[in-house]
Amino acid sequence: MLKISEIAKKTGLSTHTLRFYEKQGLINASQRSEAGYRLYGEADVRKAEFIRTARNIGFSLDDIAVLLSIRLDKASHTCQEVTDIARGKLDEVYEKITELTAMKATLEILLASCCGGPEDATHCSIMEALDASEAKQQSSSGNTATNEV
Amino acid sequence: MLKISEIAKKTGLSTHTLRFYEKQGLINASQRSEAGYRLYGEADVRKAEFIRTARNIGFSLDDIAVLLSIRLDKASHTCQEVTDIARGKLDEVYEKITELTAMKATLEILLASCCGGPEDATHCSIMEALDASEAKQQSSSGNTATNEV
DNA sequence: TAAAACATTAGAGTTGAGTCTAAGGTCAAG
DNA sequence: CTTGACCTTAGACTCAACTCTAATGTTTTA
Ligand SMILES: [Zn+2]
Ligand SMILES: [Zn+2]
Ligand SMILES: [Zn+2]
Ligand SMILES: [Zn+2]
Repeated sequence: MLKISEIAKKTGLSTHTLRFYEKQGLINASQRSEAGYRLYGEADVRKAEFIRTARNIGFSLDDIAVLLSIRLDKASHTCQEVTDIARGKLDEVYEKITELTAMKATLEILLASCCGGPEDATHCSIMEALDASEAKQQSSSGNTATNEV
Repeated sequence: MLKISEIAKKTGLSTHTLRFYEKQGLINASQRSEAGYRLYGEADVRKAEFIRTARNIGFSLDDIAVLLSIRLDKASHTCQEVTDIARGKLDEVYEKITELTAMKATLEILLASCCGGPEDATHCSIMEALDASEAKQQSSSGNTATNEV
């Protein structure tokens, strides 16, 4: 049986994180020593690794809790339940990428329009664009054709 | 002069948010009524719109504070200061997109490998992949050589 | 045997950008 | 004159996933 710092080293989760995950109901040490120390077995290690893998992919702790309950009794859960979680996450990811791509486009346009030099900013087209009050939201293509200098 | 709910409606920022921004040092009402009510003028409206525009693009409140200080005295600031902020933000955005793209790829592969049907999950390749303990991280390149149903 | 290293717990703090509450003051209308 | 809509403040709460602290107990090692 491993003490908490040993399973921590083995799994790459910190002792703090392991105790936090326990509080969240994700993982428990299967035994305690006389003194109350957490003691982890092989199955605990595999479970911790499952959690870390899922976390690294990007699943929330809530998602992971559900995945763990499926893992506990695969026979009474379906592939659909599993894909529902993955698809939900993927939809979130798509949405965030869309938002970020819009931000990227706007920032690139702004940067392309500004000389970026050591001259004073009285003529700066980025400042002008921000002052333009044209609420440029996330989707759709923007113009911002103010050429500077 | 506009009361706070009036400028709120005009700018699309809530009264709570306006007061919060004031606490953060971004914007002040240029006057107060006898009773202590905030009173905003035209310049305040333009400033609030500047803030909203910058926020919608994705700048942090800290970035916006700097942009506002530049805006206050453009002559003693340079285009470079402005582009530094925009480029910093753009770098952040690139990084997040990279992370999310990795997550997207992983999730798509997982989803492609799973039948997603009403059958029980004892054979589920997503569950298998999560149990595989192959630590698939977000930064750096991933392999994602998954086994199939 | 004593110091170092590790363990326990409850609980507070972090980050960012708000959101909301309580307890009260002010103002226009009926 | 009272109702309701508005305004004020300080401060607490929200979300997510940790991260850290304090105070104390245990185990290992020199
Ligand atoms: Zn310039
Ligand atoms: Zn410029
Ligand atoms: Zn299946
Ligand atoms: Zn499956």
